[in-house]
Amino acid sequence: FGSETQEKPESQEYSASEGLPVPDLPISDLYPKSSQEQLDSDEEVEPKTATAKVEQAGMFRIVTWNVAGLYACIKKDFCKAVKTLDCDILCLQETKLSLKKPPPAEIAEQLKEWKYRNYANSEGKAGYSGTAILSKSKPISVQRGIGKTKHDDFGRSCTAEFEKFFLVTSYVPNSGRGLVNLDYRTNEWESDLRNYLTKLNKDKPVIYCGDLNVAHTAIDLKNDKSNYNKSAGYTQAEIDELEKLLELGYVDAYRKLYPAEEDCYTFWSYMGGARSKNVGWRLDYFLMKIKDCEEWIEDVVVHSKVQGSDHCPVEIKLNLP
Amino acid sequence: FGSETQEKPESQEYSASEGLPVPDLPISDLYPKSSQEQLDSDEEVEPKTATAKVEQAGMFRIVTWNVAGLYACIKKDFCKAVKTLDCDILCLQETKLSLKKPPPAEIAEQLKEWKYRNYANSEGKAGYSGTAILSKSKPISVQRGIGKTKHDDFGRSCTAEFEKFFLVTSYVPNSGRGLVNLDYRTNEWESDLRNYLTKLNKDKPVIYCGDLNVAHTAIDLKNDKSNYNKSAGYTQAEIDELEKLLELGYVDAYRKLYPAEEDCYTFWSYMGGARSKNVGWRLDYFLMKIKDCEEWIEDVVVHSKVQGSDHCPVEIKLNLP
DNA sequence: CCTGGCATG
DNA sequence: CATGGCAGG
Repeated sequence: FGSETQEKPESQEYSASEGLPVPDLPISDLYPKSSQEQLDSDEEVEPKTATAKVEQAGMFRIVTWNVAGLYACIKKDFCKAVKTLDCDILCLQETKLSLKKPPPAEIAEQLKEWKYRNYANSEGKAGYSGTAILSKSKPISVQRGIGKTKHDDFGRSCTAEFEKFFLVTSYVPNSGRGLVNLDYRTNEWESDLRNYLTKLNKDKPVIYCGDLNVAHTAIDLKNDKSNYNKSAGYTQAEIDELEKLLELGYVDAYRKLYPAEEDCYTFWSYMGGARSKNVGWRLDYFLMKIKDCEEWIEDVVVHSKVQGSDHCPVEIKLNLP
Repeated sequence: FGSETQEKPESQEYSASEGLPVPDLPISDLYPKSSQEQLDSDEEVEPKTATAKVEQAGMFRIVTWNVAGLYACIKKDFCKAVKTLDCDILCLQETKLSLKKPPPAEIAEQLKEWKYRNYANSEGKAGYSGTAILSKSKPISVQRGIGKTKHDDFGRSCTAEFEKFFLVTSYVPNSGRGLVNLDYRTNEWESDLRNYLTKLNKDKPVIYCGDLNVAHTAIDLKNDKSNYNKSAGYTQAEIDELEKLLELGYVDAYRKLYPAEEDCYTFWSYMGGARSKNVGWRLDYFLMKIKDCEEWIEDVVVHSKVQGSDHCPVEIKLNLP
C-alpha cells in the first residue's frame, strides 16, 4: 500500500486489448509529432524495460477538465492548476490542439517532470474539439475515438485501459445554436457512444467522464426554465440520452454523493459575467459503470475556483479495491 | 489670418464637383451607419447653416497614417496621437472598419470634440483595407474611390476637395507574398490611379498621400539589396510606377526637402523586432502636383516615435498661399 | 465573451 | 508578429 510494488506487470486476464484496434496515432509526450507514428514506437514515452503499470489499491484521483483551448489555458496557469490538483489521471476536453502547432516545449517538460504522459489523445479538425488523457501510470492499452470516423474525425473521445477499469473521456457534440446539431448529437453520437461503452464493459468496469454537454435536471443549471428545450445542453432529447446511460447502470458519481446539492456548476458562459454571478451549468460528469461503485467513490470535488477555462475541473477520488 | 472669417462660403469657380460623381456613401461622424444613406442627408454632420469652409491662408497641416486596423490602433492610444499631432486633416489607411461594427462611441465623441469630422471614407471587404479623411474644415466635395469598382470595392481611396487643392489618400494594393498581386497592382491599379489624379488635376492642384506601398530608392529601406525584386514594395515594376507619377510632375515632398536623408522610415514589419532595430521602409508619402509647390511645403515630419501601428504618421506642414 | 485558425500583410 | 473576421461555443 503506497509502496512501489508492481504486481502483474503484464496483466492478461483483464486486458481487452485484442478487442481494441491498435491506435493509429502515436503516444508521445504531449502531442503527436505526426499522425504517421505508430504505437509500437513508444520507446519515446517509456524506456523499453517499462511495462504496463498496475494502479495500486487505495486512493486514486482522476480529474476531468474541458480546457476550452489548451494553448490559451496554458497562458492562464494550466500548469499551476495541474500541480495543485495533482491527480493520477487528467482527462482533457476541447484541447483544440492542432498537429502543426505543438504546445510550448516547457509545458511538455513540466508535465513530464510531474510524471504525466500523454497516453491517448485525439484530434481532428484543427483548432476544434480534441481530447487527451494524461496519466502518471502507463495504461495497458489506449484507443482514440469510439470506432466511427464521423465522430472520431473530430477527436471527441479517447480511452485508456487500466487494470481495474476502462477510462473513457469525451467531448460530447454540442447541439449548437438553434439546436442545429441536436439530431446528430442525440441520434448518432449518443447511441454509438453507448454501444462503444457497452462493448468495453464486457471486459471490465468503465469510468466515463468528460464534458457531456447536458445538464441532467433543473438543479444542474441556474436558469432551468428559460433554457429548457431552447438551449443546447438542456433539451429533453439530450436529457433522455443521458438517462439511457443511467438506465444502463451508469452512476452519476457527483449526484450519488450529493443528490440535492444546488448551485454547483462546472461551466459558466464567458458572456455576461456569468461566472461571477454563478450562473452556470453542470455539464462535466463522472459516470461509473462499476459493480458496487459506491464502494469505489470516496468523493467528487468540483474545483469551481480553478480558472483558465469556461469549465472548471471536476475530480473524483476513488478508493481502488 | 487665424481669425474666423469665412470668405467665399460657397466657392464655385474652383469646384470640380460636377466632375465627380455624388458619393454613394454617407458623410457621418466616424463611420457610415448604413451604405444607403445619401450625401444630401448631411445635416447630421454640420448644422444646416454651415457651409463649405475655405481653408485659411497660412500654416496648414496634413497627416497621413496607415493605422493597420483602427480598432486595434484605438486601443493603442490613437486618440492621444491625434491630439498630439493636432493637424487640420488626418488621412487614414487600413482602417479595416466594417459597417457592422462602428468604432467605440467615445472615440467618435472625442474626435468630434476636437472638431474632426469624417468627411470621406471608403470601405469594402470587411476588416480589410479602408481609407478615411478626417478634417476639421468641411470639404467642398468628397469622393469615395477612384471610379473603378475593382479598386473601389476595397475602399482603397478617397478624395476631399478643398478650395486650393484636391486631397487624395490611398492604400495602394500590396503586391503580396510571392508578388502574386504585382501584376494587378502595377498594370491595373497604378494606371487607373494616375488617370484619376490627372482628371482631378485639370481643375486644381492635387495632393496625393498615403501608404503607396513602395520604397522609391535604396535609401528608402534598410535592406535594399535583399529585398530588391523579391519583396512586395521594392520591385522595379513598383518603383517604375512611382516614377511615372514623378514624371507627371508629382513631387515627393519629403525627398524634396531631405534628398539624402537615410534611415528615415515610415513602416517597420511587426516581425523580428524590426522597429526597435529601425529595419524599416519609407512607404508613406505626400506627392504634390502643385505649381511652385516648394513655396507651399514648409516641412515634412516623420513621426517615427508614434506607436499604435506598424506604420508611423507622416505630417506635411503647408504654407497655404 | 472567448477560443483557434484563417487570409492578409 | 500583428490585424480583423470567422465558425464554434
